[in-house]
Amino acid sequence: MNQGKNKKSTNRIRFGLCCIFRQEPIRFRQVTAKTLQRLPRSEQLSRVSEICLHNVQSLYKSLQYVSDNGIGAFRILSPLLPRYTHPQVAYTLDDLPAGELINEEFYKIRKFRQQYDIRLSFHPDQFNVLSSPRPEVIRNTMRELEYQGLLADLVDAEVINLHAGGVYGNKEAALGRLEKNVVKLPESVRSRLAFENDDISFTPADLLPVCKKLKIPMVYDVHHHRCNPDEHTIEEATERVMTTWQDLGREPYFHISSPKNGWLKGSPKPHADFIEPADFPSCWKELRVTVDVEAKAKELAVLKLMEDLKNA
DNA sequence: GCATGTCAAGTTGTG
DNA sequence: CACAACTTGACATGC
Repeated sequence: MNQGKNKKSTNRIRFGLCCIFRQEPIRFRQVTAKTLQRLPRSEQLSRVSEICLHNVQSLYKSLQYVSDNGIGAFRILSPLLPRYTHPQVAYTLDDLPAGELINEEFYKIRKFRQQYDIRLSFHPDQFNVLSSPRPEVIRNTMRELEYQGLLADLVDAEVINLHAGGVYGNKEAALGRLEKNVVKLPESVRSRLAFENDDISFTPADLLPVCKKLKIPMVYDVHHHRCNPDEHTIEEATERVMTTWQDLGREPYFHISSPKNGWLKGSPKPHADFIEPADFPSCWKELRVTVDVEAKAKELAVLKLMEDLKNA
């Protein structure tokens, strides 16, 4: 690897891979609650145990892959420990036959992450909604986020990134409920929490005041900002979002993606296989930031974008 | 083997 | 009103 003089504009950017691989033979497994519920408890646990062990081994391989390929961040898919919080089949690592092996693998992951300085994040699924007026939604969200906080402790992840949720006809009221619920989160979650602008409801201009007030950094998704714009230009949003991280002594976090069908034909929201280099904001090129690449071709898209920007 | 329907969970906009 | 979209299809079933 050429680490020195020839790398020009993008050598300060840490690129991130999201969740899974397209070509590299690293896979994560799943199991549904319905399947598990048909089994007696002991078989449930041995089934889940096998899958969890497989998944943490795959996570370790993922970190090896990214560090071998000059990728500096990895987003971990939420169901790493499948159905961990499901009311009917929930379990703890101590319940699993391979619990000890799984814990050893987590230890290896933490060490590897620290040694190679890989930034790890989580992006909990869309049903985690801190702004909901429905108590049961908040309860489920709290339970799921607690699990994400545990996972983050186990792998030494830095960021748990959430959207602000629904509007319910009143943005201010929704953000008010969100603020109230943030305070109730356990420290493992609160200390890692970030809010990301989304493509239908909450823009950077909506979230920045809340983030400033709560001292929670903001993840800036420029694709969402283009789909759901506000009064800020990309340059302004970039600048203001950066301060939410820098005020906390942390590295800013951005997302990039390209529209599957281009900007003109149909909805621009679905993600393309690769990133169109023109979609990469030129004002990002000299920054020391993390940019997660949200593209269907996964690791191939990250490597291609890194190459395209180097040659730009 | 391979095609197809299913899977815990929320909210919004489109056709 | 059904369905897609969202950070991500994988798995179970039936032919």
